[in-house]
Amino acid sequence: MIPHAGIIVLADSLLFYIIYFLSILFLIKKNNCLKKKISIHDLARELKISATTISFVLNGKATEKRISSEVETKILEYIQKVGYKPNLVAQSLRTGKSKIIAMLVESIDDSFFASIAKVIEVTAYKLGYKVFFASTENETEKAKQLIRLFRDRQVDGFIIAPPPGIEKEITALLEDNCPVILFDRHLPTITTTNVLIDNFDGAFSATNHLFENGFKKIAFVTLDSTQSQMQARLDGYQKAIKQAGTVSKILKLSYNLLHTEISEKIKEFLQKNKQLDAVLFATNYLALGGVDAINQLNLKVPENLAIIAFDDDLIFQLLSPSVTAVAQPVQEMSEEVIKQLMKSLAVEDQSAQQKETIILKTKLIVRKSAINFSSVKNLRTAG
Amino acid sequence: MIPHAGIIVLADSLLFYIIYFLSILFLIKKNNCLKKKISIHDLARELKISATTISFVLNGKATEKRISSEVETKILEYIQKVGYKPNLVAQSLRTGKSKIIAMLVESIDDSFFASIAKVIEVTAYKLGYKVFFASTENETEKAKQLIRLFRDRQVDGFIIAPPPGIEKEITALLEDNCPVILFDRHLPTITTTNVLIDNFDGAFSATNHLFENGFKKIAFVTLDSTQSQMQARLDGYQKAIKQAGTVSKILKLSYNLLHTEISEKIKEFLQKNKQLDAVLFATNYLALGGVDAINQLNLKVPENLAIIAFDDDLIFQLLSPSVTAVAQPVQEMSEEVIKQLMKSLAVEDQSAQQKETIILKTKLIVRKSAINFSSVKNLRTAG
DNA sequence: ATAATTTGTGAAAACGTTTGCACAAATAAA
DNA sequence: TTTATTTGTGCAAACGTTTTCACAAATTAT
Repeated sequence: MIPHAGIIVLADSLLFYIIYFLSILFLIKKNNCLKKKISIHDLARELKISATTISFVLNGKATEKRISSEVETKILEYIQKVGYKPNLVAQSLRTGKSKIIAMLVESIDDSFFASIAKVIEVTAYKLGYKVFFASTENETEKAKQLIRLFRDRQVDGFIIAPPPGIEKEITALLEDNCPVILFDRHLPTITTTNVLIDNFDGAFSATNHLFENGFKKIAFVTLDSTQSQMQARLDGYQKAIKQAGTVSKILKLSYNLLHTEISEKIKEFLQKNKQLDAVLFATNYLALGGVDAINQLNLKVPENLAIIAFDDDLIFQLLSPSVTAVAQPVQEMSEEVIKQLMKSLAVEDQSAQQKETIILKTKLIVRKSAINFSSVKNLRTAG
Repeated sequence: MIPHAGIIVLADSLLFYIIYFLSILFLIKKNNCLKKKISIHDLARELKISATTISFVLNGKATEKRISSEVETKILEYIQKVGYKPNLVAQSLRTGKSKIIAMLVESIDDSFFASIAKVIEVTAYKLGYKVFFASTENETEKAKQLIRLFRDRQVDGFIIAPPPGIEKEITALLEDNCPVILFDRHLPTITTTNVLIDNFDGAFSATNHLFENGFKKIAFVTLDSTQSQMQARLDGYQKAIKQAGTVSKILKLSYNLLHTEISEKIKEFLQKNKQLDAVLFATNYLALGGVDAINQLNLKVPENLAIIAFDDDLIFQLLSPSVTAVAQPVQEMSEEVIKQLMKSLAVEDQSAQQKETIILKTKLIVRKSAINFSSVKNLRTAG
């Protein structure tokens, strides 16, 4: 009896181990987000039709490949029934296309970029694309890494608001025949499709608006940046100043300041320059820093100081007084970007495609912060 | 001479066509974002070492698989030299893992979600993951579609701020052994890891803060929503009201209103209820609508009406007067979410892993909009 | 000396598609 | 009737990995 029992125990525990081992294997296999999904070969087996034919039908090549309509409908109905969806990763591997586009912006936090991103996302989705977003923080190194990363992920194309110094990487992308659309900023040495706004005119008009409303001593608060869009805004301001025959006053802040640092610098600037009666801010967050500074100095807007911001934001409407802003045509811009990208994606050879530069006009949203008070006077110099 | 020339011409044009055809083929092959990258087999050929061995070394299994250290260093050096990077798509196909995690939030525009997203993105990146973001707009149908979409993309896990009615899809994910971390909201019927804040306590404390500052008639403006976090905020408010022995006044707004519609409704509400001397807003954008309404009614904050917002935002600091807000611990929350997700990803069997519910405390950021003025009086009832 | 084990490596299958090519059957042309 | 063409379909290779299994050589045990 005893050896007998021993054998049974052995057999038992062996069975146990086998089951245990198999279940481990099973779990490992299942440890992704898919239940065992049907493949095109499963369909082939069920329908007794080759995977090739099914693939043709799925890719709309039924007529081109002269698949009979009976077979076609049979396939389509079955697919409908079982809810088959092709494995995108396998598709990607085979075709080299990922149906993913990468979008690099300065910061996805920023309302301007967030709005653009949203429009692009929904449009791209309708066209069968997903969009990967990432923030460069305007740092060259980070942008390089991101381009590298997305390339490894086999994205089909790029939408980039380029930080400075990224020319080489973008040229490399174009040479590898990878579509790139630049927007918001211009890189003079790169020839690819560009979607821009007329920054010069935006700043020029805004400055003139201040003159027309009786303000005389207009400062410009901007970033210490050589980027084209910042340069153009500065040029627009200076053109207007020159035309009015008055004198410019410019504060350049370095790039990566925190909100509190920005407002601190602007506060100092305003205290040192009490002759000013208006300020044009080169970006929305500089304007927000300015508002903070103005509040701290207990200045009245626009009686003591008028302000205009570049890039509109919901907050400008809510502040009291509300803030006049140079609005970028977000919707139009987004549509243009995606349109251009799709055009590039459809084309075999990027170098053969002709590159466009699209320049859109800004719109001045007039609010109280820069409005015409008949009795404009600068109470600060008086005080 | 003439037939001779003809043959030459024929040969010429034939060659031309062959070259043309080949170049077309070449371009089609190149029409993704990769120049012809080296594969593991290319390495194998160059090094005269099998792809298997190289793969082992690459995946850190050198010792486990007892690869000799000479071979290992030889491989590593060569890889370094030529800058080889494995094809992630192929890896994904073979392993079923994508190193992508999906994050579904209400709206990526919203500053609360945007901040969380940012922290999660950088943390995930350090851990070798990319994050796909998408906005549900709190619509069940859209969320379902997105889950479906991401599943097709073989994401490894989900981070979701769940809209109502999404229980079934989430259960399905969990059953398929796909890690899901819920945050911001709670779904009572789902047992998975949850990262939440103490909404009840946040609203309770905020309301009490108003009482302590001498305000007596406190209203609550919220969404007409059954979602747990909204319910908890309401409960917190009512508990405080009850405890103070006063009476509650609640405005419930429907979900998808525009900013202007929100402020319009609040304006009506305030006009109908002139006895109120304070309002607690259940979300940041409701508070912004409220600020707009208050501006339009020319009310003084906090003299006529004190306000507190749920969810802090830079704008609350900039508005004048600045707005007191219940701040969510964004950093802490994000870290907890990603920590929990990584824990889940590391585990074979999701159903075996024990699920935690983490509840974090809010912090009341006291600003001017709800501050204690000794001479508090409600000028509106007087007027 | 033979057998068993360890050590280090490679061959080949698999993941799920797409696509070049082959090919049989049906039709048209000779 | 034979040959060429069209029509409809399927085989098998390829995309670039990972991983199971096999196996030869070196070492150790018998």
